[in-house]
Amino acid sequence: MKYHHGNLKEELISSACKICEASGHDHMSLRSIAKEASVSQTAPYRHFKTKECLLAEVSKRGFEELTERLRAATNKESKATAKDRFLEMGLAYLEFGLEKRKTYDLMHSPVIDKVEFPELLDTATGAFEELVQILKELFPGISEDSLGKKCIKFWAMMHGLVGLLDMKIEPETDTNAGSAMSVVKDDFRSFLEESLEI
Amino acid sequence: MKYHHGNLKEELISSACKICEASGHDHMSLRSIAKEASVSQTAPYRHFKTKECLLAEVSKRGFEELTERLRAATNKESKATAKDRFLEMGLAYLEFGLEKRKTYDLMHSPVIDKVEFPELLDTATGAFEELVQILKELFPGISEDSLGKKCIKFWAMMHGLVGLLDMKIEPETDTNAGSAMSVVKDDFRSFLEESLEI
DNA sequence: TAGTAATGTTAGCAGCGTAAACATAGTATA
DNA sequence: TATACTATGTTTACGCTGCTAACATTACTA
Repeated sequence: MKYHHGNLKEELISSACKICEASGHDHMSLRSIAKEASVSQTAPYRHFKTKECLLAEVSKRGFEELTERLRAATNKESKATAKDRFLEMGLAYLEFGLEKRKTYDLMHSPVIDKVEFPELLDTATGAFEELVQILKELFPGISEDSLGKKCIKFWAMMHGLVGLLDMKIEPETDTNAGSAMSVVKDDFRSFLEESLEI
Repeated sequence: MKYHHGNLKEELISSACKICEASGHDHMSLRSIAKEASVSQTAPYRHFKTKECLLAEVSKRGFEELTERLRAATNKESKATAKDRFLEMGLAYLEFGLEKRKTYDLMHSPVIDKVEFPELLDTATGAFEELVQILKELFPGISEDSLGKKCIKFWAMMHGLVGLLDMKIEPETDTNAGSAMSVVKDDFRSFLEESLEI
């Protein structure tokens, strides 16, 4: 084995991503990440000033993947209508959040202060941009003010839904019919469609 | 100083709440909580099986306060219309989330598995119940199905908003007018009103 | 080829959650 | 009232953590 690894930084990040999605970010230790990359406990410090810096990178990768998925869902090449592509985007967001739940948690965790990581902030904002674009298409000529509000409304909806769907909190209705939450989960498309009154 | 404290359990919880809101739940150590209560490092173990159990209690207190605030906002004694009381509830939720941001984070953090704490789950669900009630008032005769969906929609909105308002992520619109997020924050009432199309 | 920067290792610190063993106080029972 | 038991505190110690300092090896550059 070579003394110098050659590509340790990248390998540490991908090891971290792996461990994050497997165990959740609060069970990630720098030591376990180093071990995963078959390197000494302190080797990461040659590439990341603190653990938080490495986590920020993992978070950034998460936002990159999310952005990519949203972009793919709203792809203009598609023959689908703007409305359909918008719904696809909502679905893609939800799927990402539920599929990569633990990474999603890290991405929105307060342990990483985005102000300290401008690149991360940019990437996160970039994901938002996909929403902005499709909304502009859906509502041509919309004012900037309304656009901003609509963005926030939809983003909050999606973000909130991911959180709620995975939590056990849900409304208790009188009937004992299947939980409202599972209804939403199973037929998210129609839920989104009617909720957002497009 | 007495050897036996007398009311240590309660004092540990309130110390924990204090430290949580001051430093955030990932900077809370059992040792610092014990110190705050002027007691040895391991004393908490006479009252809480693990650190997580103590955090669960802090979380529960948070949901209790939230429920109380929501209840106060939608108080039927008030002369206000159902719609107004509903808006007040939204505002109260948002205020709680932003005011007690770090406690709010703990309440929604995956570090506490609500399944392991049935009482916590009940309390959290109880907060939801306030929303259910006001929605029933607002939409008399609404079907259970629609009610459930509406609940989720509004709850997700609020939950998502709290998360977004405190994050730095927000949509980038073309103009450089004040950020959409701050508009929402400053005039949340009208935002909620028009967004939810009541 | 020599000097320096980059990147790895080893050793060690203080802080963490937690368990075990022990000490003291409060309570129930004889 | 004396005694046993239980509840609740302390002390000590273990292994894990993030991180620093000192040192070793390799790669680059003049």
